[in-house]
Amino acid sequence: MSDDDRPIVSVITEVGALRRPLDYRVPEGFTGPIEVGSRVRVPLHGRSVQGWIVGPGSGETQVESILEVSRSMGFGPPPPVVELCAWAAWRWSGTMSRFLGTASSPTNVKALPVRRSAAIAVASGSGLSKRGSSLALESGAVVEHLGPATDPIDLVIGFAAAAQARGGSVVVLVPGLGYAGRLTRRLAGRGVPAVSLADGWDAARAGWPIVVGTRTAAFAPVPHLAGMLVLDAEDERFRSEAAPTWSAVDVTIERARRAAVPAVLVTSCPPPALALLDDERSEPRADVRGGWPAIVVADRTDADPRTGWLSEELARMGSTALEEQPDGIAVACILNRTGRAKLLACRRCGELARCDACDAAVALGEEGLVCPRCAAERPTICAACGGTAMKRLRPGTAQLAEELSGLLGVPTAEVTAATTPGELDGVRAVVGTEAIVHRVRRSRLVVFLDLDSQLLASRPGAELSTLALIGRAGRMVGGRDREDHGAVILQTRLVDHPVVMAAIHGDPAPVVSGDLELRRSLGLPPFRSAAVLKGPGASVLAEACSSLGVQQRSLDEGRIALMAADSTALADALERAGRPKERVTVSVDAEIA
DNA sequence: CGGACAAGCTGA
DNA sequence: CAGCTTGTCCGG
Repeated sequence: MSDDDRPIVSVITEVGALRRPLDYRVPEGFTGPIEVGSRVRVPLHGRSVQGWIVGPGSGETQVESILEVSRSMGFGPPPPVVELCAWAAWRWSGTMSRFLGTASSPTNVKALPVRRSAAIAVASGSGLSKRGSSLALESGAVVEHLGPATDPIDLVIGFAAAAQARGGSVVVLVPGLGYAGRLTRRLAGRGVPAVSLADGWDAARAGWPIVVGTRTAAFAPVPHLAGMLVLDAEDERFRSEAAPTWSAVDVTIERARRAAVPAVLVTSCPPPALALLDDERSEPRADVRGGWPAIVVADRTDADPRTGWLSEELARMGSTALEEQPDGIAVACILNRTGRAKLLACRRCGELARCDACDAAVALGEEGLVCPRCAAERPTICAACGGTAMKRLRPGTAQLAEELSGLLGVPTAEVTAATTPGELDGVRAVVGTEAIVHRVRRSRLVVFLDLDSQLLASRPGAELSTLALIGRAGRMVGGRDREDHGAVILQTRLVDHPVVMAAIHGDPAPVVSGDLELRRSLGLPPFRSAAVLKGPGASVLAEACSSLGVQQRSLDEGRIALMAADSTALADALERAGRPKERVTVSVDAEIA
């Protein structure tokens, strides 16, 4: 066989700035998969870089200048997922290589395991399981309402069994890695052949019947898709915070549409894009209401500010909660502190870190402590004891933990994102930010100490996300339909606020439609589509998009907002405009506040 | 992205 | 003008 007869493939490299694919020849004696999606190592500019085969060679390259693929890097995403990556790169103005990386195994997969047989026995014929199987009948995306504290496992099993009976794999998305692991184990315990994408990429690629994962599972490498299910679809973790700011919910909807299979988006509190998709505007179902927590409103209208954050209701119900739950965290208090400066204190002696020059509280910079007032820098060393480790304090919460400990007479701790489980041993009550709902699994009483600061945040969607958070707190205490449920206290001056009423009624619909109407009247997403440009090349790109019919508006810090009629118009304009020479970060669908 | 190469800068 | 820094180009 002559050189010219050997196949030429088109390869997208991991080199992000190089957006176009390059042609390479597959050498004689090459071993490993050479399908669309297969991972290879190729020479580029004297280097060896990773890449993905995306199709046959373009034929544009001179045969004599073509280079050879150096070796196989194993299996990559299957062809339909490669196409999905191309769509996502267009939709969020990112690079194909970023999405192919997201869709690939972190390790080199040289061989695939034997696919497990599929039959799923549905032991229980519960209502949720029947509902799940009926949702698997029609293709296309639907929003399924479920109370936040309702256990979705029967819904998952019912859906998976019915969808999977038609052949192919079912993909289940959950917001967090811990949740994915627990759900996979629970399904396995019920005899359902489920694998977690985090440690079973190869099994998923081989076509395992049920694949459970976090947002990357939207690109799960199953070769044949039978259906997709997203749990807690309102959760913000389904969106990538770094550009490209893709949404796993949107990818799921598109993927299911392409495969003509059902996509079920399960939520207790539909975000605007899903509310728009949702045609079900009927009365709330009783079983959905029952999955919301029991609410107690602590009216703070006449509260003496000097008594602090601890209401009578908290004192009374806190004591009861401690009796009812004899171990673990029985009382969890949430105090939102966003937007306030963080304080640093020495981890050894507790001395507050201050500026040498002006005495202001300093922040942690890249190379040590930086004064926000006078910009003076010094190394991270405690002025009092010479200690080199600092801990973050949230003003008020440390003190609040002490007050709460005094009130309830039990060990109390502050919970932050950095709190390790070991630090909570023996602790009976906690104070912290909303991170608590992700850190604490069960408790009897959850208290929103200052609901109003969250409700009155000017950010669009603040009310809706507060209501969703109350729902998540309900998961900790149990829904009101359970005999052993606990309660959620809302400390507020706004006792008639729609969010408070929605929580009391276990019906988010008025808040959801209110948010949607506000967005409609202001021309905000999802009625229009927006992107935020940042970096030195922002204005050049914005001008290029302007001439393609996209509106632009200046924001603070040199950022520019782009607005278009819909996401297609925005993505098309960004694609046609190309990228300027100078660096620019494009965040599609970002909130422009 | 990162290597190659060119243009610009510095000091003797 | 060698030796080094900084900038721009381009990949099969």
